[in-house]
Amino acid sequence: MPEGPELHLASLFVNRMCEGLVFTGAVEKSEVNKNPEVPFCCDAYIIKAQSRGKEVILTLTPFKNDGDSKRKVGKQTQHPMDVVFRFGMSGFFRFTSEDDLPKHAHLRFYTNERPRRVLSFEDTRRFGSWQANGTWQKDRGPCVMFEYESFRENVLSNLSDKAFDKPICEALLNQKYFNGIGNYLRAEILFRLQIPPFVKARTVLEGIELKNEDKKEIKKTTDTAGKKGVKVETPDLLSLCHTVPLEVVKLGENGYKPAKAEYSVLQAWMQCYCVDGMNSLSDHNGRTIWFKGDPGPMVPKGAKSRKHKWKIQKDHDYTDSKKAKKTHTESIAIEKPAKKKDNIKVKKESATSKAQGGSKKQKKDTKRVSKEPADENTKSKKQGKRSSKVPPRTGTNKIKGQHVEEVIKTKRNSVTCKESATKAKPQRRSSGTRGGRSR
DNA sequence: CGTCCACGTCTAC
DNA sequence: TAGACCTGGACGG
Repeated sequence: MPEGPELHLASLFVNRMCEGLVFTGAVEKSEVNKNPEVPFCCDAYIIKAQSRGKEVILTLTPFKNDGDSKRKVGKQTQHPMDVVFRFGMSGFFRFTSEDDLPKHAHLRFYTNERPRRVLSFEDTRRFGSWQANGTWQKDRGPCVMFEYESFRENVLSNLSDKAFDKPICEALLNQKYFNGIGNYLRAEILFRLQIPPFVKARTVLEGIELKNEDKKEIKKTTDTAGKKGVKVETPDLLSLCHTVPLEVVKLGENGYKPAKAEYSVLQAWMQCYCVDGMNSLSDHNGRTIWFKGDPGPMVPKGAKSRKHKWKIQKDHDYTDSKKAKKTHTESIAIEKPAKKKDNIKVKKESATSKAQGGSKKQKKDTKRVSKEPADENTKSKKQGKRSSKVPPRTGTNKIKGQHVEEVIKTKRNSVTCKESATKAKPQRRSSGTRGGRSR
């Protein structure tokens, strides 16, 4: 899910779902997650989101509750707090009822409603991260979608950077220059221009620079003449780094409003990535690049073709509890019926390079030495949280049946600001250590 | 069952 | 330039 467009759609989603809602209490983190606590606690606050490239910032703003609540200022966070998110491979936001809290909801924001609802950051693989009081990550370039001019400038004025010594398909994943581009977008973008993925990046981009000047010339001279015929100029690589992601944003905007199956919509949109009939190779970082035709000169030795059907994790109907269920999947799944079947990858591979067996890359990622799933199993049964109201949750978890465990695990203590709404207890600075938690 | 694969960073030898 | 970090779906035996 998460490349630039998805991050932006996530911010739209948050803004739409949270509009007019008031949140309250502390921000809760699941115990298994190793990201830092978010030390924010407030009787009433609102949430706004924005995105830039492959990051999202949630701004938590205390809400004027005038009248009462004036006194419990002491430790309350009175200033807005920004929390930056990076989504890793599987992060996204979801808004549900408290009872439907999804497994892997690792950071949670609660509304002040009767049956509470929850905005959660869900992240199955936990490669995602967040940082309280964070800012856009230094070293990430301008957003390819919403800071187009500076994005262009940043690339074209730094072509001497060794980052551009690499094949174009690898340079495109460098977030210092292409903030928002990910593995499927690089494939789709290169495919549109039929640029071989393993051509040196600088070579491709220098061409653009020149071409750009040409364009200006052309425009200048022909503008007065026939504005019509001239427009046909093919877009360059950098402009596609802008427009292609925006196409996906558009898909999503239409897609999930009516809780559509944004799942197959994206698949149907793909022209190259994971598409049957396309070629694929692993790049120097072990990532699969999909392309058509000539791979170009800088192919890694022993690169292997891959095949895989992109099976997105369910369809995030995002919105709310159950609603879109599945029903829709069928209707749309039909569109591109058996689109991906068997792939006939790079023929040359099979015969020759296979034999040379130098595949050092073989695998990545998989190191697993049957390390116990250190996840949920921290059987810290004790619990110790007699705090009166422990909403009936786990029991009602009917997700699928098998995974009921990993789910909920809160970590209440973190920010000492619990029952604020109820009693305004001047908090107990118990045992010195971390009691204070001001801010 | 086990292996391979996945929309991304990070750090460490 | 390898791993490490994770869970889980697809597919093979």
